[in-house]
Amino acid sequence: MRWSQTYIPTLREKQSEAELVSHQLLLRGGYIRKLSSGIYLYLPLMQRVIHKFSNIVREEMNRAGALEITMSVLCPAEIWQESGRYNTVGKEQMRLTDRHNHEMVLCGTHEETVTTLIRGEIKSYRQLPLNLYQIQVKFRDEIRPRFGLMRGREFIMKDAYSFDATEESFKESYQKMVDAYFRIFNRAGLDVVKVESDTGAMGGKAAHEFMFLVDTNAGEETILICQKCGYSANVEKAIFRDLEKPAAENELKEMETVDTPNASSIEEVTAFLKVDSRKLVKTLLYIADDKPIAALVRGDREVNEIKLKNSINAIELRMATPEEIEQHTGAPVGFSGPVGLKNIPIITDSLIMDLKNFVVGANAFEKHLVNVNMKRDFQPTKVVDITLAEADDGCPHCGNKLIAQKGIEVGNTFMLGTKYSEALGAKFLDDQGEEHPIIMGSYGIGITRTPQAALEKYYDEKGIIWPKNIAPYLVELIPISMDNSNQVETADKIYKMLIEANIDVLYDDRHERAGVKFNDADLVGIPIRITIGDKSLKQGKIEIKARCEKEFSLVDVDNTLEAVKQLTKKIK
RNA sequence: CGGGGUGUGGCGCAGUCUGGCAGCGCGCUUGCUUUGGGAGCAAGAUGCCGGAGGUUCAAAUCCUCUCACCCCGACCA
Repeated sequence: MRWSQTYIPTLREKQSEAELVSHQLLLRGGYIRKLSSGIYLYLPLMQRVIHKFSNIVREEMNRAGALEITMSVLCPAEIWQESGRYNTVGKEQMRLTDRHNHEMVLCGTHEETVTTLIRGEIKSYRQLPLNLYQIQVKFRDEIRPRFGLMRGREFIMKDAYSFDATEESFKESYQKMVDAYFRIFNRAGLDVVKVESDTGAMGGKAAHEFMFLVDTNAGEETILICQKCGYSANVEKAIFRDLEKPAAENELKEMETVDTPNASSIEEVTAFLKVDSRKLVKTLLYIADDKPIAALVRGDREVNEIKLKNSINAIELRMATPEEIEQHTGAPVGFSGPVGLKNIPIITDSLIMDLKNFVVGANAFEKHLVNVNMKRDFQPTKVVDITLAEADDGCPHCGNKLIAQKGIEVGNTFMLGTKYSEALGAKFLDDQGEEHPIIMGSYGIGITRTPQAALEKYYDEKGIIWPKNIAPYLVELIPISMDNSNQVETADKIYKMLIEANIDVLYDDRHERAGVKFNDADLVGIPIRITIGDKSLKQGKIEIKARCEKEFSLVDVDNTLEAVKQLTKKIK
């Protein structure tokens, strides 16, 4: 492609709307433009990147035996009502009515649609297993779109759905997808880690996320990794072994009320009472589906709200306001405690089981209770793990210390079980003639998000450095001067040579000064640059350089193709 | 939804406090010169100052309402 024939509106100056480097680079490099909050237009270069990446995805999905289909973005609301998700997805689902006043939704995911398709088609175990996928637009009316393509309201996703008759068969299907995912991200030049994750609104039994590890603040998720045994999980999900157990005590002391003037925070109370924060129990009031609950965690720990939410099967969970705290406990913030709480479920973290003679708020202003003991002084409604795991906690499997890393979720896999097949009636007959719901899995990859995520890592102060397999073009051809017939003839010749070899070339044929072309080339980030200038052309040579390297090499004009092939092999 | 902020030419911004010809840099157009890392000179074009209403002789500027966008939080396939 000739630069003069395509549309690459690069921008010299920083764009104020973009915070992240990757977002900034896509705007400045002429890859995307914003139409409205969270809605982006893909310009020619971005379109090519999307094609490159989705082709990798398509090839690997096909190789894994999945079948490509396309399902409509628009979908009748009934099937979402049938699955029960209509009431739980929340406001991010775009809803509208058609001219017949029929309720419709724009899909953010397609479990309902694909299950509806399948229930009409699959009747026998002989038709299973089956895996259907599509690469298509999704809509989600995000509360707060941000970070460009990373969290948009409209985006492209590859979503696959597996259908199996037995658990064993499902495990194979799931593993095939996991293997395909590693191949896909590998080919795209991204190192990813697979982590355990919460199932969230998808429901189902278990889930994994594929995380691209980054150092920047774009890492929207924290993951915990054990470098010894390989355990890895999203913090939302991570469990751990407590390496900080306080000293054991046998004797149960008598509970007492003590004054704690000006001491409401954990730090203040521990300092005032001169006790270890691990001997304090924090009582936090939440409102779960409009009802108050108390969550108890050890003083040195934080609540994992996802674990808490899951432990009580709540749909909505939020912290209580200071007014609500006062209303339910009779004391201001900072003095809540489980003793004497009436009609409020007390969800107690399992770490507290090990504690004796601990300190809690007394539900009275500037007062705490010391030497409190579970069962004797209050009854926990439920004892369950609700503590947020942190770096340096012990790995749940081997006890080694966990390390924390930031990651961007680029793919996910869900073990859905029979949640959707039961709700929507997708059943088959087994070889005994018995009817069963189909076992399902669902597998997503962010097609537009992934390339941007890659840019959080692959860039320098000059611009983008695309991994070769998702770059819009492999080679950028730059004649220094378009007024020099020698250079132009050589460039034309090389352009033709590369095209015939099926290599994607961007030929910068603009009548611009060299500096402009070089700067644009660095910004746009094509992996290989070929420069044709008088200096080297005098010796019958051109200059070839990888975007990721500083040095260029001189190559005979006739050897250009070979040099491109060699360099391609060398780079990521 | 709560908190904070910004809307002025295609992009980045000044001007708003203290009302008085709508500006700067980049980009764009034309011409001449230049030509290996974002050229120089000259001449141009481009504004409903986000929108509506109000105050005033006079509003980008003051007041009221409204819309959009950005940041922090809640949310997240």
